[in-house]
Amino acid sequence: MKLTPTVERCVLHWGEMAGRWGISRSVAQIHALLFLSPTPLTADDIAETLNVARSNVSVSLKELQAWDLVNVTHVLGDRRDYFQARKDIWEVLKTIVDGRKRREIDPTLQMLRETVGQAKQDAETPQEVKDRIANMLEFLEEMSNWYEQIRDIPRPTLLKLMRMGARVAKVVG
Amino acid sequence: MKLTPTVERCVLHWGEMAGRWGISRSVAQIHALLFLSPTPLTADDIAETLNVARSNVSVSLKELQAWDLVNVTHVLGDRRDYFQARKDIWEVLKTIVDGRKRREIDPTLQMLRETVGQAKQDAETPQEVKDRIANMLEFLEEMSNWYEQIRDIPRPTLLKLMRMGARVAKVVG
DNA sequence: CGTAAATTTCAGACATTCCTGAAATTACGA
DNA sequence: TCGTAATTTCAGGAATGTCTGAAATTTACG
Repeated sequence: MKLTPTVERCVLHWGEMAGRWGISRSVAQIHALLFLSPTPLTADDIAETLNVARSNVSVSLKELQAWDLVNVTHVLGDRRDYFQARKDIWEVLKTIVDGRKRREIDPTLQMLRETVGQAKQDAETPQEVKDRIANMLEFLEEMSNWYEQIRDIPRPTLLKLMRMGARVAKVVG
Repeated sequence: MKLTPTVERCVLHWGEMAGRWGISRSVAQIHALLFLSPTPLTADDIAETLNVARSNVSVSLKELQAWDLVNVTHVLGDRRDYFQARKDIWEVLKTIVDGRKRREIDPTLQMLRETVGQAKQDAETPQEVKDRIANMLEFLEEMSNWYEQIRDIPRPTLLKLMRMGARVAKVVG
């Protein structure tokens, strides 16, 4: 399967950004390909189109499925799995941010809570330092709670809010 | 220099999270140490405390300075550089998010703009695919603009907005 | 200047992550 | 149940990223 220049460009760019996004090149390219593809693709289609090992495609697809960014469909009379990516970009964003929060923020929140608890029995550490840790915990909790709330606001409302931009500030004076 | 258990725990945790945050362990540990330290530290202090090579500290500090998370101060009658981290957690967050946006989002925005422009001369690519790309560009522009606006709202206002949580939604019906 | 402390550079050791290809496993139809 | 297509597992090679220690450079002061 040959890609059109436009699609090829996107796939290659996704691949280049993969490092910065903290995922592997293959996963990024496969996701780009599936996201843009008008129809579901088999693993072989993907391996051939992107010139990567078939086994690599298998592992990468598992990862994308674990992220809930890709799911499997089937075609009548064909045993092979067909893969398609979620096309709704809001859902994709939410999925990615949820994942990052879970892996990058939540463990630190957890650790800070424990640390603040234990710090009370720690006479060695200056109060100033304890305060800074407690302050950081409070801040992260606040951000975390905020995200949990706004992530469930219905999409049209969220869009309106976003388009208001800085003017929402007037609401609270 | 010996760390108190509380501080040691934070430093080690920062180091462990480094991978997930897309930075090196050394950079993360040094930042944690400086962020919690009540006083500025010399590069030698840091190397000794964390048991890492002096040269590693030098490179890591350069990186933290490039991120604008750490700056240099001096002590009268001492030639050595003393390093301190920004202590204001809002500023730290803004700095980090700005950096991530610049490195992870802006290049893609740029690429999508170019691609959408070029796609007009591309008869091969189905309209549906072009639309999806244009749609993605629009979405990212919207998010990007939104961030640029709210990042400059004064902190107390932002805090109030955050504490309103989902109730802001009522404002726009 | 000269020199000694402080800092930086950098080659290569080490560690980690990613990818491949062969082999094993699973799923399906005859 | 057998044979074949489809998929997955996994050992090891390739590529990348990180850290060290020695050497080079810069800086401050006599």
